[in-house]
Amino acid sequence: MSQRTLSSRTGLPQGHISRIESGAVDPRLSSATKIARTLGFEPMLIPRRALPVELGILREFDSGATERRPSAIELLVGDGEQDE
Amino acid sequence: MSQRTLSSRTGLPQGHISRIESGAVDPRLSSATKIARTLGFEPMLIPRRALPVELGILREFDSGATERRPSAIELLVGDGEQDE
DNA sequence: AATAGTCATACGTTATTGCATATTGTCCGT
DNA sequence: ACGGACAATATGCAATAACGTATGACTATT
Repeated sequence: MSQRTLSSRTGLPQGHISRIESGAVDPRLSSATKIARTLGFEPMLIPRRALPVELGILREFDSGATERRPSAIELLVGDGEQDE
Repeated sequence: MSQRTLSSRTGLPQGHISRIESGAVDPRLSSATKIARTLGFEPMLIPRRALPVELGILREFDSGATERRPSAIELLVGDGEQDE
């Protein structure tokens, strides 16, 4: 996605997005959140204890990014084949 | 945890933490991250598609906070407790 | 009452933010 | 291949807000 369309969808000026992407600034939490949500991500705080399970889930999700959505059980058990 | 101990552990001044807690400021991403990590949370960007599964996981984790750590499969299949 | 511990606020500094503009990059037609 | 037009990204500068330091208010404990 171009910086300009990202700009119009977030409301943040394009120049600012440029500086954020290049790492030239430490953006405010609200700016980072707007960008993340626009790009299809939800910022969350994960309890450290939940991190191992968490990483497993996410790994499954981006490996099968373009495929059909796997069921919850598939995500952890893995090898099973089932559709919806 | 007191604002002072949180201050010494994050490196952020206590007064600033006060302002953040009261919502008087929109903190920078680095400040928010420091505080989250110090409190035992890891900030993550969750793909929107993964959100339903995600919320299920987290619900299990804070309901069973003081108990033993449940296995990954228990988290989803568990005691048959899953709806929305 | 004095002390120690807590959180809140005022003020100066420094950084992000917003706006305008410049620079770079890409795709065409000639 | 060259130049023009248009899209995309980067930069300069002023304004605004977060940040850092110091200090004050409030409560509880001795």
